[in-house]
Amino acid sequence: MELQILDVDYVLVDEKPIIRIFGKNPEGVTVCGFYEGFSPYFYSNSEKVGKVLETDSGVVSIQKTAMRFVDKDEQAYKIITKNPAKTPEIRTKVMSAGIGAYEADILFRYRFMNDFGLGGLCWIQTDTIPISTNTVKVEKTFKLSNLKRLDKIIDAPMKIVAFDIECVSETEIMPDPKKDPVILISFAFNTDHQGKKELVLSTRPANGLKAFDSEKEMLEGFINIINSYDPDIITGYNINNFDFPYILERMRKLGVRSSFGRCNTKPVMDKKVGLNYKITIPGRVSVDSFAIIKKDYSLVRYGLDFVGEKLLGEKKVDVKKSQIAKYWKGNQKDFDRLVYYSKIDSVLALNLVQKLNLLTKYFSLSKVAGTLLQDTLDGGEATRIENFLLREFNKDGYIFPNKPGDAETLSRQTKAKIELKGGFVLEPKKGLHSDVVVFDFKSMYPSIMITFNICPTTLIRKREGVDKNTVFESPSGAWFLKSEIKQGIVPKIVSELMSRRAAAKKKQKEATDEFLKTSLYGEQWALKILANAFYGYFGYARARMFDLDIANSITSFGREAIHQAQSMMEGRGFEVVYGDTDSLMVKVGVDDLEKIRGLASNVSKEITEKLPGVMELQFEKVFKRFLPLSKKRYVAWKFEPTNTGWDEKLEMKGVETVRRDWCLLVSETMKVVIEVILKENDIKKAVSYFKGVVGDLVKGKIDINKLVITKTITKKPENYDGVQPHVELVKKVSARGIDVGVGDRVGYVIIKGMDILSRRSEDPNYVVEKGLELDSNYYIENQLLPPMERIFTALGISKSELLGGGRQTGLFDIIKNGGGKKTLKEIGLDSMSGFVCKKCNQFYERPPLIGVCSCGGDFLFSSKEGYAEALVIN
DNA sequence: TCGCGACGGGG
DNA sequence: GTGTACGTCGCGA
Repeated sequence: MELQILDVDYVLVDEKPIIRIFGKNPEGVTVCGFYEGFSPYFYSNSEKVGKVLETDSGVVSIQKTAMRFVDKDEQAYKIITKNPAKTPEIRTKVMSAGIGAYEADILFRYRFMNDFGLGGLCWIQTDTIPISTNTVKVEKTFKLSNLKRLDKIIDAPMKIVAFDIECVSETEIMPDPKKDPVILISFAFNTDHQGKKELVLSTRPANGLKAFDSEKEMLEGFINIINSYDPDIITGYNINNFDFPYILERMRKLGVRSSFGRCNTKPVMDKKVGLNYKITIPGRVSVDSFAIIKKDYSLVRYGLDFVGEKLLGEKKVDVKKSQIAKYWKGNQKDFDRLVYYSKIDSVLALNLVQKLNLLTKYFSLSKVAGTLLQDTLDGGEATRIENFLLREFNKDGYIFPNKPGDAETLSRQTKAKIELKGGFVLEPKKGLHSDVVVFDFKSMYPSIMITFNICPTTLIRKREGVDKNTVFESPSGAWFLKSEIKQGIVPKIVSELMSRRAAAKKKQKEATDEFLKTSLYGEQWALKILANAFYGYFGYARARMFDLDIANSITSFGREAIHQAQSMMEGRGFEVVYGDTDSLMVKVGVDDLEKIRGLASNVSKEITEKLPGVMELQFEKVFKRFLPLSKKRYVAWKFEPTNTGWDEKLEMKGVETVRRDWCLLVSETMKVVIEVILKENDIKKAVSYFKGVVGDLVKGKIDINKLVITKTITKKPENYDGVQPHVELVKKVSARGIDVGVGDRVGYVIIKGMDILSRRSEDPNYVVEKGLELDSNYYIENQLLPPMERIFTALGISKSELLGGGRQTGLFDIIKNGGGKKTLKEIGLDSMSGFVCKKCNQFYERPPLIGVCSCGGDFLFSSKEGYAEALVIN
């Protein structure tokens, strides 16, 4: 039989662990296979381990093995134990005897998968003997033997359900599962369930929903529906940190067993880890679409209403969170609205997963790294790297160290902060540049690891007796054995990942089947992500293989390479205007895109030839216009070469154009200004556009909707410590009879007045109604200017010049020596002349309209004839 | 500039 | 369950 692995765990039968594999067959039928006879084990470095564990009844056997340690050439002792859950006790015993324990914290299911060459979502072929059991809610159950990994790419069909709960609290704050009941549960199915795509449960009857007499019965109903639909994946929006913990707490309170996993003996569990909950559903996978979207999309806000509209174009009905209690207790129409609202939430959560293919990435990552889908979703990059590395190190006869404890992690963190040096960043050359060619090192850090054979197994820890000719010395001073002496495992893995990626990319190009194409795209993407993550892994304090010598060697080789490339560029007479870690921005003195393409490809080839190993410099793109703001921050008009021509786009690095605490006017103005500068190459126009906006603001000609700043009320107004505009507004409007509850979003504008800023927030509608005047100065100084100033400063335009009024220059009058009023021309000023601040010597071609320097100083008038007192009047 | 505490999402 | 798992922003020093 063939099956794709969805989840793996184990159960104890007669004190022996039996591995369970929950999976799908090619038709999408759920299967559960049992594997007996696999025992937990770990390693030790000392023969004393035999003595220490002599009388331990949990130990099956201790044998000397051929397995070696990464940092010392000694053979390891393998301790086979009976019970995975009791192995930590044995580990502690070993460690407190002062000897080492290795791989003593590998989860049993991962120990099994690694030893059998299996992983999350991989396909396997296995011999089966049907068995009957009432321990799992799976129709087809087998004993497994002869497990073999298959090279299948297409996934089995998966069943997905999204759910959403509603509950109300007595008070105005967030409901508390300790006392507040669940009132409504909605579902959305990806395949019909009993002829329906959606379903709503409630303890209040209504048309089109399933009503229950009590909350307890409704929760049992929830469990029944999940079990009868039998989804592989349960999703929802923020379910990991709200719906699941809430509903599980209610079940505990009401004495309902949370058995909606595929196992009858193991309930669904939630465990608080730090601030977040981790949900375990035996045999199924919990997918929180909110968590994925937060990770994979860069948005201003992540509320379901905003996300649904932005990413799906699907609007959510507007039900104020604080009004839910009213709808719940209200008339039938009110209640219907609540039911509809809840249903849409489930549908949206499901649509996000399906229409945005949120899972594709994580499926690929699971398959490449071997982590189970649930762990790929919940865990970080290090989890995946580590699982992948464990297998590869074991294959080559190496043993992995344990994870560091808290104390060790902390000391590593502080050490890394001080000692770990990153990539080299060139000081950008000021100004607006045209026709800049961007070169970069292809997979720089992976290439370095391969080229210089960088690996924990090749790092020389004792130099005595090592011939320097047999090693690569990194610029940071570490030694690594050359690959002809000993091939490192990490470089081998990384190079395999890279060639597998090349192969997947090639297959993807040739593939005609859409499913296959998508899968292959995901595969090559995951391979790239994994290969690129190795560097970070060695500098990550919680990593089993944390090693600053390795991390620093990688970055130091990187800095050396970028310097080499820079001087080779300069040696060709090109000007390097900027560079960061693995990229160089270069002016080659050519402005035709096609000519650049030819020239840049040649240059990168020539330079690559002179680079060591597999290091490769490639021509990446052209910046028709490039404006660096500072290190790591720039805006550019990018042209990317394609097979047929060029892809044109604006590129912004480290520059925010949207921020949640900015009003719409800021992002709009920024977009226009940046576009005028980059595409039209017209700085004057950009300045006058900006001045125009400022002028309109002063004159009150800007649409008030563009000036609204929105924030969420997170607690009751009286519970806030400081003074915040949106909270002050809530206090104001509630006095006018408008109530705003916790969780509601509040939009406000800042009006003119004497009070402190935070108390000058006002309801936009009220402002319009009463004809109040907005504080244009606030919008200029606190909203528009901070981001805009950064851009204009990069162009050599100062704040005072920017604020030089909305009028054209040349209209001002000047009174010389307090004498008669004269215009510029009458005084005989030519273009070489200007104004100098008496205090700070700042030079101005044209004085700002405020009449004094930005430092507050008065002006001297400078011309060929000399200096004169200048009084600037507007 | 750095370091620490407060949100975020959900009802 | 052989489990340790944020990330960003704003504020005050």
